[in-house]
Parts: sequence; structure tokens; C-alpha cells
Amino acid sequence: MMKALVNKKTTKQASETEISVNHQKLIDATIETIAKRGLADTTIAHVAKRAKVSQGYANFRFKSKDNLLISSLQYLSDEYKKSWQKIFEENNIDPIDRIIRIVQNDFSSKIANRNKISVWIAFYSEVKFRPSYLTICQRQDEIYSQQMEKLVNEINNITNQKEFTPKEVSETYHSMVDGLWQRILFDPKIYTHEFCKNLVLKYFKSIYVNEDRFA
Amino acid sequence: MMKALVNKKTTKQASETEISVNHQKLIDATIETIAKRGLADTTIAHVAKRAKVSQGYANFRFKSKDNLLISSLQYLSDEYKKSWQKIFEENNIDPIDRIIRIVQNDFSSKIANRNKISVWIAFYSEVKFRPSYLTICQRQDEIYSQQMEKLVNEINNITNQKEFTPKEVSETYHSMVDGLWQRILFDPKIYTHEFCKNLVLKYFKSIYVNEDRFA
DNA sequence: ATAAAAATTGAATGATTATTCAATACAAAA
DNA sequence: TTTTGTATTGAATAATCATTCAATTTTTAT
Repeated sequence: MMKALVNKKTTKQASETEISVNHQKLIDATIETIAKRGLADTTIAHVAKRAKVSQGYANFRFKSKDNLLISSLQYLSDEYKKSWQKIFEENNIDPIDRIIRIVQNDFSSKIANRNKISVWIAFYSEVKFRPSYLTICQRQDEIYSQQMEKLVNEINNITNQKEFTPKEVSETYHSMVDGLWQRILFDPKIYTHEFCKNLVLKYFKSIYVNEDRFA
Repeated sequence: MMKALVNKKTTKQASETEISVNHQKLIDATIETIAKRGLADTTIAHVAKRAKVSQGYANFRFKSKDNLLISSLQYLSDEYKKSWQKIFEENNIDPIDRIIRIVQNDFSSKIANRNKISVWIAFYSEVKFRPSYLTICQRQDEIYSQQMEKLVNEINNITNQKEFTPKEVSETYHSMVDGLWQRILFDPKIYTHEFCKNLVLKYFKSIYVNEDRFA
């Protein structure tokens, strides 16, 4: 009725931006709704209300609920990827400092908060039944692992560590992160960001015995 | 119509057993249905069909779908608990052998198969919104952790390992298991039971450097 | 300012599903 | 066998929800 006035721009380009604004509003609302109510209780009506558009529009805009969910997972995945991609690419920084930054990122409040984690796990839980969810998650994992192994390899060389392969260290770290994220959901009082970070740093300490930065 | 004849016994006690047979049939069918179709797609109708009882009966027997789901999670939790409880209690066995058995159990095909894991994760994903799910999962975790720390403490004493506390080792192991279970869902080709077991044994090797049984 | 096009609404539709319950089948007791 | 109580059925109910679409509002072009 008048709502639309608020954000509208006048040029054609602005109008195209406008399209993405609604697009993004709906994706944000989807993620928030899943975080607040769970995937099972996330309806188009709830999402539309939160995004402040009509129910019909939400469906029209994304063609289907399924498509909206997939787009939201993709967004979440991209957001996470951007956060670590940046760190892996900082070649001027010492590898050990770089891996510590990766750990800090993985347990930052932007990434490892209960809302985001509950959304991740909601999608994980459907991975076996929705090939499109699986594809998005797998693609993410693959690149992360690849970069992680490269980084661990550098550290192995620097520290002259030969007992544990880059793949082993990378897989262990990765599974620890997934496991700890899950536990943050269960009991965020115990599994604080500090607790989790210290735990994985201790793991690195067990591998790179002489490296004090992991202590 | 005649179905019921098949399993019926004649004495009163047998009749009570009969009650549990249907009870268990429904719980099994629930777990199988979640594994096959996902929690979101699990309806009373599907479960009833798989258990070979009428839809009305399934609901009547458990009072509500919610109650059926909770009972199924409880069953899954008890089953898992029995499998590790036994091992923790084998005090005559060397602690290191005992922890290796724990690892073997956690990645046995009875425990760590894709069906069971997908059911676990389905429930995990709702933990934030269903206090009863959370309670069941937390109670399980608490006892497991407690026993694990006790066991690690023994091993620390035997090996004279002082750098890593029982709590740290236990938490690291536990999070690795959760993380690896998740990854088995993603890619069971890569994350075979052997792969997972070797990975956690390698972790123990990093802690207990001189102990060859972890190699 | 007006017309045409595009965006957005909201109410209607049809499908799905948990739950209820009267009717039936069955078992136990007499 | 007959009666009584319990177990089980299956069809009806009511609620929820994704999806559709004709009508309306807003934007753009003339």
C-alpha cells in the first residue's frame, strides 16, 4: 500500500538493486526464522512476515519454498567461505599466525553463534535427502580442506614435523570444528568460544610440540 | 482383521509382552522412517505402515507423534549407551586397550552407519527447539564424558603424560567423533570406519607419544 | 499527465497430516 | 457358548501450509 515507497529509488539501475534488496531481505528472514523456530517450523508465511512482504510475493520471488531454502544455504555458505578465503590468501603472514587466524575465525561470534550453527545443522540433517544441500556443503568443504592442507603442509615444513600428514591434521581439525559447533548448540555455557579455541590450539600444540604460539 | 493373530500369545503375561512388541515395532519403524525419508518427511502414516499397524493405533499407542519421536530418541540413546557402558566397565582390561575398544565401538558399523547417524543429526538439529530432545542428548553426553575422563586419567597416570588434562583429551575425542559422524553422512566413500578410527588413533598417538598401540 | 509494464498483494485452493473416535475384532472370563 | 473388556481399525475432522492468481499498487516510458 505505501510500504514500498520507503526504499524505492527512481532510476532503472536502482530498481534492479531494489530487486536484490527484497531477495536479500527474504534470505535473511529465512535464516533468522530457521534460527528462531527450526527448519521444521519454518513456513513461507513466517518468513514473509519477518521480511515484511506478502506471503504470495515470497513464493513468487523464489518460485518455491525449496528454492528459497537452497538460496539461503548458498548464502550462508558463501558468507562463511568469504571469511576464511581471505585468511588463507594472506601469503605475507606467517603460516602459524595464519592458522591461528583460521581458528579465531571458526570460533568468532560472527561465525560460531548459536543461531548460525542451528541453521547449519538444520541443513546438514537433510543432506541425505536433498542432493542440492549436499552439493553446496560438499563444495565448501572441499575447497576449505584443500587450502587447509596446503597451509598445514607449509607449517610441517617450517617445523620439520613429519609424523602427521597435512591431510591428517586438516581432517582432525575440521572434524573438531564440526563437533564443537554441535556442542555449542547443546551447552553454550560450557562450550564458549574461548574454550573451543583453546581446545583446538592444544591439539595443534600436541602436533607442533615446540611451537609456543599454540600454547 | 486377522493380522493380530500372528503374534498373539494366550496368557495374560504374554499379552503384556505383546504390548511391548507393538511399542518396539513402532519405535523401530520410526527410526527406519527417519533414516529413509528424513525427520521432516516422517509422518505417522509412514511409520504405521512400516510397523504394520493402523495409523490410528500408532497415535493412540504413543498419545502423540511428538511422544513417539521422543521415545525413539530415548531408545537410540539407550542403545548407544549400553554399547559403551559395557566397555568402560571392563576394569580388568588395560586402560589403553579399553580406550581402543571405545574407538572401535564408536566407529563400528552397528553404531556409526549412515542410517543411525542421519537419525541422530535429525534430532540434534531440533535440540534448540525441543527441550526434551536436549535433555536426552545432554544426559547421555554427561555420563560418557565423565567415564571418558576417568579412563583418560588412568592412561595419563600410566604413561606419565602431564601436558594434556583428561578433560581436554576427552573433549577433543568427543568432538572429533561428532564431527566425523557428520562427515560420514556427507561422504561415506572417503570417511570409512577405518579412516575415522585411524584418525582418532593418530590423535591419541600425538598425546601418548611412546605408546605403540595407537600407531 | 497518461498509458503501459512491472511489482506486490491477499484471499482462495488443494494437498497433506496429526488427531479423534465410533465401529469392529479379538481375548479372557464365565 | 456367551459376555465382557481390551486392542485395533479406518474413515472423518480440523488444522496447517505451499502455491496460485486475479486484482491492486507502484514504477517507467511517452
